[in-house]
Amino acid sequence: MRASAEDDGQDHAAPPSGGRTGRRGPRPAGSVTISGVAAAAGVSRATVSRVMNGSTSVHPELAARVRAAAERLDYAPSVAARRLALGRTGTIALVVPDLANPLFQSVLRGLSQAAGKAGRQLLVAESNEDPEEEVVLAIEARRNSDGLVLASPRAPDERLRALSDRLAPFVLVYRQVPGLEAPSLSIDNAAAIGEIVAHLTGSGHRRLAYLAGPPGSAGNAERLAALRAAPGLDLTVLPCGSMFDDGYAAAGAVVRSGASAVVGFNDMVASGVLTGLRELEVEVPGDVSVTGFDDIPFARYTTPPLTTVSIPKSELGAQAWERLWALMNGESGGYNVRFQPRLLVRGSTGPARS
Amino acid sequence: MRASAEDDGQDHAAPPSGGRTGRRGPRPAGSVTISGVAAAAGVSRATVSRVMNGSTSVHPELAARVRAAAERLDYAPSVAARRLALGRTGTIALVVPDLANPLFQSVLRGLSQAAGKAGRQLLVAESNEDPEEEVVLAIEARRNSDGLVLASPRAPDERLRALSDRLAPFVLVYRQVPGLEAPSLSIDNAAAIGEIVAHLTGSGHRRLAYLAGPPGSAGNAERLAALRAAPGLDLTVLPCGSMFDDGYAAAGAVVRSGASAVVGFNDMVASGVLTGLRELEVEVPGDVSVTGFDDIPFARYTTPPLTTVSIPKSELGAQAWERLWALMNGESGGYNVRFQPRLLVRGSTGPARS
DNA sequence: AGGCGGTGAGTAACCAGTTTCTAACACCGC
DNA sequence: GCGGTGTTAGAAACTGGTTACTCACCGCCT
Repeated sequence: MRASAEDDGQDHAAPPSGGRTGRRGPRPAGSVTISGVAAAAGVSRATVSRVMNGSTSVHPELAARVRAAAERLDYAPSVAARRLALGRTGTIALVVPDLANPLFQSVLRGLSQAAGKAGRQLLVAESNEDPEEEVVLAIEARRNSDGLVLASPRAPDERLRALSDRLAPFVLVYRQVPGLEAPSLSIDNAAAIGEIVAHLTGSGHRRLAYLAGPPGSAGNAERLAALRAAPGLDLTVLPCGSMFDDGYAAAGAVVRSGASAVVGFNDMVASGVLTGLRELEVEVPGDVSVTGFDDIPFARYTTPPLTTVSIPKSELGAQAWERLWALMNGESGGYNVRFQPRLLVRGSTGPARS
Repeated sequence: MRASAEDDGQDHAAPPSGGRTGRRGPRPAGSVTISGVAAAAGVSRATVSRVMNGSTSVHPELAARVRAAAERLDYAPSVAARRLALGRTGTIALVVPDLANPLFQSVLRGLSQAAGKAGRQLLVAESNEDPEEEVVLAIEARRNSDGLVLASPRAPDERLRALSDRLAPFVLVYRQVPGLEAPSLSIDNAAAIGEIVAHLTGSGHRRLAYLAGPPGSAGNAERLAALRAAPGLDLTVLPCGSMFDDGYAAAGAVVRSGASAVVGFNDMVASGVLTGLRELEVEVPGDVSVTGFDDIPFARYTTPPLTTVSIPKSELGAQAWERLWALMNGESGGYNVRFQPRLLVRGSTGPARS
């Protein structure tokens, strides 16, 4: 599959060669410490520290001398030492179930931008959809940072409540847990489904098929509940998943269900089913209408372009930062915010046949 | 756009309320330190440290007592203190130009998986395509980690060479810099273009249009050079970009160029142009053939499915970890590896008309 | 002239671990 | 009974910063 041309150095199991820069303790090479600068400038370590942190109570001339010395020696303060002394890391953490999911990618982006702008580093961890792992990772990530943004659609409410003080300050996204004091940013799934259903029934659709998301997903549960609650619908629920291939594989089941409209758990399964249906020579939206969820960038480039609900994904990341920042400053950070999705009618839905 | 229902607590500019847990220095709440455990177990800090790190030279019974005390007090060693004492962070960093790009997302994923498996944290930074920013971020990220994976398609060779010792150990991805001792993982763009051209000319295409990627991108330059080097081609280069919309917008220019086949810089512009062409009622592949690059997950779900070259994207992340790990252990890490892409012929290419 | 307030810089005590060095003790052979 | 050896565990010295406290010095006011 891949030919590695010039590659060579492969796994010298253990290279006990003596060339390891003198194995004596933790030495980040010959980097200068604050003491070095202090000595070079002929002042105390305290003064160097003050200068480096822009304290005003240092004589300008002395400050200049210190800065010159620091410059000359190419001094950069040890991050580790600062962390220890200050008790903060300058880092925030994001834990998500799956980095392949465009939803979480958007949050990652929004957060990365916002945190970057504020000069904070971002730690990212991925749990592979394992709720237990998620919680463990969250704790671990939190210990390496000053605050946490947690997307954990699967972990039980109870568990999150129990761990909440170990995780604080933190913000929950795509999820809301009753009785948790952490702010949460979530999507109003019921409202979104309401809009989709209104749109479809308005075009005469009664028999709907729902391509269900992963079992255990909080978002899926809410969407399903909202569909079930909608009156006058003949609903078939088809187990599906969250990826392209899941949707693609469900095309046959959709046809067999006899539904005139398909509500996809998300845009990916909707795109998948679009392709699957075309291969079965089912016309969209002529024979069957299809809707998605999320409005991923790709949704407008499917054939036909996907009718879906748009959620402010990267806004979520930016907002998460906002809240977290407030929390880290001892402010309130607000409580629960539900974002209202917006229906985007594109080419994949049309009037019901007959 | 979004109505925040239950939100309230908004920007109390400064909350000098007295409830801040006693403002006296860096206090991570009332967490126990190693001294607390030592006292509780009636041993010295050194012994607790030894037990926590699994040193064998502690009497089993004593070790058990220490562990019990640690357990009871819910002790977790301070990450910051360990970092300082050990001189390593347990973290690796990834710097990419753009987290919205599927290519970098895949690397992120592969790296995240591999690093996670090895119990390492992952720091992520994004430069927004600004080469100078990229370099600064890389240095900053590196100072907070033990090693770096750098995707920097734009930064000048010279600059990277100059900074190389400040960044080491590090691995370069999607990029190769002559005279740099860091291992690099890159794509054999020339070979990939070769396969695409062979496929297209084999179907009778002579007049090609290339949808060029962002100017300054190393990958784009290589692909363009390879196209120019191919004999017997009538090539039109159309400035385009790297996103869906760029491709979509280029559809008109493609038609005007009179080309019978379009080579897209990547799958996104190819998908975009696919949609654009359909709207102009140009048949693909009947009138025009289209090829992409990268094989993003979406490529098989376009209409028609996109002919493209597949590159082992997440393999790149995993490999990057492998190399970096070797480097961090003082081993060689290998030199340059060029991955050979594989042509995937799908529905978007066909015989040239006439 | 003496007392006083304010300022700038140094001393030393932190932060919370790890690790070297050393002392105490048990066990062994002579 | 004594010296040699090996194992444990503690004391103390690190890691590299920050900062509370202290003190010397200066000008000002009475």
